[in-house]
Amino acid sequence: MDTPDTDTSSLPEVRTLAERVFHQLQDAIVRGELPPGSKITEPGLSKAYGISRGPLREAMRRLEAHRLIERVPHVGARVVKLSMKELMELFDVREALESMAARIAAEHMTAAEITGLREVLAVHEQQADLARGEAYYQREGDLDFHYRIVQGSHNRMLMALLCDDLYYLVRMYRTQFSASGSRPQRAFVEHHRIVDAIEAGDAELAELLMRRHVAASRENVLARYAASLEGQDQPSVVSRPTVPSTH
Amino acid sequence: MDTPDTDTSSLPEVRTLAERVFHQLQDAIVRGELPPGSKITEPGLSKAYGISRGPLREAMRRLEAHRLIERVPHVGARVVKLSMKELMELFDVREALESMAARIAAEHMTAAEITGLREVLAVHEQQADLARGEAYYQREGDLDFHYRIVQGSHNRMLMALLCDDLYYLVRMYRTQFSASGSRPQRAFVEHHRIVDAIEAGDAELAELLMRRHVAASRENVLARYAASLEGQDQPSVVSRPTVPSTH
DNA sequence: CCATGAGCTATTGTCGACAATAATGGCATG
DNA sequence: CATGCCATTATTGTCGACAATAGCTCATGG
Repeated sequence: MDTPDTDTSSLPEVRTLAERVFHQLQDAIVRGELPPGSKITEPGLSKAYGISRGPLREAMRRLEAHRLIERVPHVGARVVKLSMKELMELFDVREALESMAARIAAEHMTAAEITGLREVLAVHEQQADLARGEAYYQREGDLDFHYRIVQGSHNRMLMALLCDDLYYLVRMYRTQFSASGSRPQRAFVEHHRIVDAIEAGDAELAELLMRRHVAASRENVLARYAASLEGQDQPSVVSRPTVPSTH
Repeated sequence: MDTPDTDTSSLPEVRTLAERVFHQLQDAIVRGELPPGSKITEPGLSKAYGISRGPLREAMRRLEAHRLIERVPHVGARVVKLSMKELMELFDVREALESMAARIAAEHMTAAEITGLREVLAVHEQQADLARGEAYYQREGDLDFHYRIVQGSHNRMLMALLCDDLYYLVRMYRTQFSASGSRPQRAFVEHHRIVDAIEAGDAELAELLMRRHVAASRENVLARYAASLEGQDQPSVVSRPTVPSTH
């Protein structure tokens, strides 16, 4: 427990310096410590993390592959700054992939996995009752819900795309836009309906419901963004919302 | 024209050694020069390509991110060997993403892009008449068709996922399994129907048709694989097919 | 006063060498 | 003869230094 803030001991694959600094940087970016659009310099990070530039460059390559930073040869790298257009693109991809994941999950998910999914929803709902203003656990619970459905598909390629690549972008967006989106009750119901369909083995329904669920979240974010543009002329960042997020 | 076999001058982003060797290795893997499952050693490739291990490692990192090689820390890397299960997973992901791309393309594609798409189909069909046994141009044409629809979606994230990541896996599979899949006439018709729907701006229809198109290709590959398993007990690689592929 | 060019500086790209880890083969022992 | 241990060896991980490129500063001329 030496560095509780950047603890990566619980994570797998920390057998090398490059892996460790990759996870540290990933976490720093997602949490907003490294602000979006900020320039990243190799000597700077090299000294900050106490490692050489070799492993650091490999970590940066991985961050680039995960679309968390953008690099230009001979110029440098900077943390990505999601525009609303790119965020909508991300929602489109999620809608396509997660609905497919729900369909396959309805066909292949085991009874134990479904039970675990129900438990996640129960904890999720309980915490929503307890702390309506606290968004943190809800967000994690939401991620956990979508996470488990993807894993329930038992499709390694889907899992890699959604869980390893896109979800860090989702989390980054939630930090960047202060977790705009606020329809917890609706989302709760939708989550339950999706699990119902999966438990019944109704693949088509599960797919349809997940598609609508993601699409509704997308429209919700877009509507709030448009409203914030009208209310105040501050297009870049949405003001802090009033209700926690549940996608 | 010094090295016609590994010419990368036509490609973009060859401003650095790591970029160049990345494209060279990517091409070598897709074309089957580096056999699937073969071990890759850094000193070996370093000498073979006449560069140091630094840029080579960065190239290998990118190959790993594109899922063309698999690395184990302190052990080494080897070229991925697609199993039929993983190939089916790849088809699932393509079905989800490409149907979404077709839907968006029907909404956002320009008239010029649609015209270009028709021309691709015309060339494609003509070459199918001329050389029914020659698979090469058809394959490229098929890739081109799907490529252009994805680009027509104007969704940068979809383009990055499909065109930069997954299509190299698709091409690798075609080399690995000797381009099994043989329903050119059917695929031609389906291609035309998809373009019709896009031209009419019917997003839902375009999505549905593309979804069926990819799914049909998937089932076709699977059926041929099952047949090859029955005919001869040689599960790993399918024997050379008789008809060129068109997905 | 502004534009343009040369020189400088900081950052990135590349390289070779050293350290650490894991696979391999031989050897001793039960 | 099989099996477990140990040393060797090859490969990977890491580091510091050098070369090359891009952006910036400042002087100079119109």
